[in-house]
Formats: sequence, structure tokens, C-alpha cells
Amino acid sequence: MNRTHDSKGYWDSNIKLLPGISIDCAIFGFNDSQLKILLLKYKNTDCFALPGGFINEDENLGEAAERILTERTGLKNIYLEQFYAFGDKDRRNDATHHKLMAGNGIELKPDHYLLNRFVSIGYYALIDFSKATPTPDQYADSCEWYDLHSVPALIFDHNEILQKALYTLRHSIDEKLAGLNLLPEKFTMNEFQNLYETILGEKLARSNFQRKMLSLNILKRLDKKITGGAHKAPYLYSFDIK
Amino acid sequence: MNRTHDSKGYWDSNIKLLPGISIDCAIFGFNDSQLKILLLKYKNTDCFALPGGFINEDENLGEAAERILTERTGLKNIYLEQFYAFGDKDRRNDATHHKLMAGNGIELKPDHYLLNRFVSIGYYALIDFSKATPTPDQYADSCEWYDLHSVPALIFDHNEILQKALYTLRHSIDEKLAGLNLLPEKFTMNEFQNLYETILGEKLARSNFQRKMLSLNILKRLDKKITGGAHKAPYLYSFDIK
DNA sequence: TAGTCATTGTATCAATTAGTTACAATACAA
DNA sequence: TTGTATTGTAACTAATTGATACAATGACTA
Repeated sequence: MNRTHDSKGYWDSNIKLLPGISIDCAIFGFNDSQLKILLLKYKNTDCFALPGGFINEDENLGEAAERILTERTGLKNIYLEQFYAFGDKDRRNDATHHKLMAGNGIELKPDHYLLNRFVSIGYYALIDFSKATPTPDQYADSCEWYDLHSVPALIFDHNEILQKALYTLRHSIDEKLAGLNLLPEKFTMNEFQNLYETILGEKLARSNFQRKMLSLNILKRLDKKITGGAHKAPYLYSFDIK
Repeated sequence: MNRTHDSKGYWDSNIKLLPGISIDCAIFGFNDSQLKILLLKYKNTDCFALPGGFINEDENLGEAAERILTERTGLKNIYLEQFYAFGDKDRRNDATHHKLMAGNGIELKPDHYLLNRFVSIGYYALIDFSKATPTPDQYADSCEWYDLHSVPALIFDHNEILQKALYTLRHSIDEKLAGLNLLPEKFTMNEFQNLYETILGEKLARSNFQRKMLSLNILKRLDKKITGGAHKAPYLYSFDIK
């Protein structure tokens, strides 16, 4: 299947899209004590946005979210979780749409599909940004990770969507068992703690973190780390979940 | 504003509805150790459903939810909370729609608005069912409370929507401070505990519940209850929240 | 090669929270 | 007046969390 739409005639093609419903994805990336968010920058504009798109007539919402993420960023097999529907009547505006498409050489007619009111369903995910290299689609000239502490102004209500996604991520970190796919096969307790601290945006007491995690019986302790950084070599752990 | 739509010509009128998006409300009712759910029964059918409806072009999602609840059940000023968007492509079916409308003497043409695919945004609320008397709209011949333990089969995916709403309600009981509008002005600790037990569907230890609630500093203790049930008269409490 | 020192694993103690049991006070029923 | 079920609270225990201490480690340096 094509990663991007075949031509600029896409919007007028006979692929049927659900009217008035869109999906926006907040993809968080973790690595090395950094938490980032994946943003598209639309071609020939200064407009940043969460990767989003529209739903085909013959796919479920969740399927659409996966496809949209792949089409717009190249990322595949990412587990997405729905978190909220954004439906304020003035959450989008025509001027921005014209700007976005003009940058791509497309002029929108007044009755264009895009210019209708849309309710957007938000999905989020958390992945290792060092293992995933996103690539922009035909509408964007970049698709890159941005530090959460320096997120640029986003189009429409995307900053609000991002904040709600971040809130949901932080409050579901335990039950979602962050780390399963974010840490290397074998990792140290320190790396594990870094992950938590980075997501939560706060320091945790080392001793208590270790005790807590070991008490959950989700970790298998391996042999000592041989390769030396400075100082005492820590144990390596891997996940051990029934 | 009219509580119900003016005529059967509504669907063809010039009131503009958002295409493909609906709202369904799971209204939980509490009183006297009972937890119920509000259901509509469509006229001249055996079809039960959560009260739901469609969104006007000029209203926000949340506003639409409020209006829809009022139009379909007569209930006003209910605080609604969004909880999930249901978007499986086959979640509805044409046969049921024809049955629902036939019961109201309406024949749906094949291209009717209702027969399109819809994504439904779920909202829930929890109120005192003894203080709220719902009334059916023109499409329903009853709008009544059903015990959660004996919910009939509902149309489409409404049973699934109800289950997800119940799950959300139970997991947000503490932060939502259940009881604010569910208990009388003055209430006993026992009544308060009953509320919790009924919502959670499990027994709680009396002593611990009392200690926990008093430690939250949200209750003001009043004088003794004079009117006697049997045995020791309990204190009365009221909420005291800054 | 011995000493330094930051990091790691774990123990300890205090503080908080939760679960269990007990009991005196109450107020109606008989 | 006595019996009894309920209520408010205390007492005790167990479990969880927070804070601090310390010995073990192992690369580094001097």
C-alpha cells in the first residue's frame, strides 16, 4: 500500500473519507533521559502540527489511527491508545488550512472537505525515539522530535491536545508498564529509573524506586555488567512478565 | 427552545447536524443503595438504548451532550463527563434503524442521514434518581431507570458503551467526589458509605471508611440526629469544601 | 599497587496509611 | 429497667512509603 497519497487529486478522488472526523496522534519519544514529541512541519510554512489525518469508510477508528501514523510519519506497529475527543466548534480555522495547503501548491476551494468542522479523536503512544526514524509525508518538509520543554506553537488546538495527552501518559505510567519497549533488552535499574523520572518530570528517591520495582516481580536479575563505566558495576535486569 | 423536534420533517429540515458523529449518554442514578442506568425504549419496539443524539453545527461537543440529554430525557443541568469515542465501522446496523423509526411511523429512505456510519462520543453522569424524573421524547414511549444488575439487551454497541462508562465511573469515584449532589444536604456516615459501596459494587469496612473520610477534611459534623430509627442516633454531616 | 571515590545494593528506622478487632456510648424495643 | 443493634472511636497490627546510612564494588590516580 502507498505510504502517501498518489497525487494532489487525492482530496477529490473516490477514496471515501468519513466527514467531520479526524485523528491526531501525540507520539512521545523517550531516550537517554529525554522526553520528546513528534511534530510535522508543513511544507513552506512555519506551521507545526501533531501528525493527524482522516478515517476511511471501511476502517475502524483504531485502525485508522495506525494507518494515519504510518502514512504521515513512516512509523509502523506503534501501539496507540485513545485518550480524548476534541470538539469545540471553533477549534480550527480556514486561514490556517489555506496556508498549510498553499505551501504544498494546493488551492482550497471554499467548499473543500478540509474546511468543514472536524471533531478530532486523540491517540497517544510512547516509543524509543532512537529506534524510530520518522520521515515526513508529501505535505510536510520535516517530521522530527522536539523536546517537550521547547515545543513551538502548534496549529489549531494541538498544544491543548498535547497537554491532555501528556497528562494522560503521566497518570497511566504504572498500569501501562512504561519501559517494555523503551529500554534495551538488558538494562540497569538506573536506566529504568531515568525512564520514570523523565516521563513524570520529577526526581524519585533511588532507594525506594529500587525496592518498589523489585517488589513487583516483573524484573529478572541477570549477571553483573562487565563493561565498565566508572565506579561499581550495576546488575542488569530484563523484564520477566507472566 | 423546543424540547423535542417540531415534526417528523426534522431530519430533512434546515437545522444542520454534523455528519457521522453522535453522542451517547450513560446516566447513572443512585438512591437508597441502588445504582441504576437511564434507558429509553423506542416507541412500538422492544429496543432499549442509551439516550443519544446528534450535534448541531454551531455548538461545542459538550454543549451538544447537555442539549441532547435534555431533549431526550427532560433532565436539565446535569454535569456530564466525556469518557470514550466508539468508532468501529460496523457498530450500528440499518435494520435496527428501520425498526426504530418504523415504530415512530417514519420510513427511512436508503440515503437517510441516520443510515450513515457514525462515531459516537460517550458521556456519563451520576445523579440522584429520586430527584430527577425523566420523561421520554417523541421517539420513545418510556425513559426509565433500570437496575444495573438487570440491564436488557441494548441496541448497537450500547451495552459495551455502558460497561466502559461504569468502569470509568468506578475508577474516578474518589477524584470526582461522588456524593456532592447525590446525598441530601445533611447525611449520616452510613448513607455516605452506602453510596460508595453501591457505586463500587463491594462492601467496605465501616471503621476504615469513617476514618478515611474524616481525614479528608471535606465533612462538617452537625448535631445529633434526633429522629429515631432504631438504636444509637448517628451524627449528621454536610460537605464542607473550600 | 594501594588508596580514592562515586555509584550501587541493601539495610534500617521513622512516618504514613490501611486492615482488624474491640469497646464504650447510645437510644429504641420490650 | 434491661436487652440489643448501631455508632463513634480507640487500639493494635500489618503494609507501604520516605529518608538516611553504610558496606561493597571497581575504575581511576598517584
